[in-house]
This record gives sequence, structure tokens and C-alpha cells, in this order.
Amino acid sequence: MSEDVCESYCPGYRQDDPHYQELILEVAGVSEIFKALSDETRTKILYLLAEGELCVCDLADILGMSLPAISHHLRLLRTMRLVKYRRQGKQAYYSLDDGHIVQLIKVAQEHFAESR
Amino acid sequence: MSEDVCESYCPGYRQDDPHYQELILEVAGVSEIFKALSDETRTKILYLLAEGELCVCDLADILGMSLPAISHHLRLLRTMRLVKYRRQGKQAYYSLDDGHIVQLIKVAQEHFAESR
DNA sequence: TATACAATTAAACGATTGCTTAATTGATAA
DNA sequence: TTATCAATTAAGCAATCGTTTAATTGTATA
Repeated sequence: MSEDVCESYCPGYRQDDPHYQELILEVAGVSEIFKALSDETRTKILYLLAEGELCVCDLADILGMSLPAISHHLRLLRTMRLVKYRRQGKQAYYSLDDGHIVQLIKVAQEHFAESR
Repeated sequence: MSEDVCESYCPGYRQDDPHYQELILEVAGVSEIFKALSDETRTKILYLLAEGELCVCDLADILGMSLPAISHHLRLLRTMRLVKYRRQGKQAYYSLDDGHIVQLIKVAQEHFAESR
């Protein structure tokens, strides 16, 4: 809890300064987006769909995973409005619903490449 | 497993096309970065440190959490080379080691704001 | 010295995550 | 209709995660 913090605060930090509280409000909820991308399978799914729509079994084949596993991830991405789908016959074709996400992946990609 | 995929593949997808395998290699490992940001506390820590260095007890005070909890998160961010620290007296002052990360947070912030 | 305190570490826990297998739904084709 | 197959859903499970409490380390000061 916040009771057992040091009593001699660091220079530059004022406990009564609302500045820091405003800062953490700015990023509240943002990590939800990162949570969607924190799983490698989901990052790959989104990156693949950036090329064009794919059905669930194709994704399962490309990623070497089971249909339920992929379907599970797609449901999460669906509820987050990151992907959309259309049914055609037996298949369900998934595509990106939010193109910005791929930009986010590409930015992270650059950082990842630099830090090697 | 990849055995029970549909045998009638979707139009546009060729199983023997190496293109998709190359694609998923491009993003392999990238989700590590997102994992670091998938926890709201860690996102807030990085965002706070973008303003300037802070010691552990200040972070604990600002975020209303215990010292061990904050220390735990800082260790993870440290091993990922996202933050660095210097010791001065009893305190340990943490600061950003990778400024790019904040840019990543800000990009996500825009997307988050747009999707509301 | 001895005491105080910031910080880290260790152990333990409850909650969440990602996968599996099995059952179910929905749509096409025989 | 019946059979087939893509996709989803449900239940169960191991592994991981984030926190807590307690113990430990390291530094400064009385």
C-alpha cells in the first residue's frame, strides 16, 4: 500500500503536485491494446491479416495451431474490434478492422530490430 | 495441431507459398515489447519516467502500490533494458533507457482515444 | 558500532492465460 | 433428409502473472 513509502521524498517530486496523477490518467486503459498484442500468436494473426483476409483454417495451417486455439484468439481480437469477419459458406473470412494496429506493430518492429 | 485444418483451402491462399512463413518470421519476438506494456502499472511507470527520473518510493506513492510490487515491475523493465537506474544514498533513481518506448505508448494512446 | 530505512529478494497465494479435448452450432452437398 | 466439414463454444488443466507478507541486503546516520 501507499503508506510505507519513504518519508523523505526525492528532490523534484512533490507529493501534493497533481501533475503525476494527471499523467497516469492519460495512459489509463491504453495497456488494453498492448494486452491484445502481448501474445505472439495474436501479433502474427494481425500481421498476416494486414496482407488480406484469411479464413480460420488457413490461419491455423500457417501458424501450425489447432482451430479452437486460433478461434479463441480471434474472438478476443473481435471483441476488441481489431478484426472483423464475414461468413461465406462454411468458412469465416477474417480481416483487419483497425488498420492502425499494424502501424503499432511496425513501430515496435523497428524498436525490436534496433535493440538487437 | 496443423493436421485438422480444412482440406479445401481458401481462394488466394497457397499452402506451399513461403510468403506467409516469411511474414510471421518478421514479427517473431516483437510481442516481447508488448508484453512489457501489457500491464497497466508498467505502462504508467514508463510514462512517468518519461518526465524525469524517480525513485522507487516515489513511484510507489504516486501509483498507490507497495514497494515490492513496484520493485518487481522495475526488475522486469530493467532486464528488458527499458529502464536504467543509479543509486544515490538509500534511494535508487530510475529513468528511461529506451526513449522509443514512450513513442510507442503515445501511438497506442491515439488509437485508444480514436476507438472510444 | 548500532539503528534506521530504501530497496531487493524469496516464498506463497489467488487470478488469469492459453492450450487441449470434446461437444455443439451452422451451412453445404449428396 | 442425412452426412460432412468449418467454426465456435465449453470444460478442464498446466503454466504464467501480479500481488502480498516476510526476510534480507545495502547504505547512511546517530
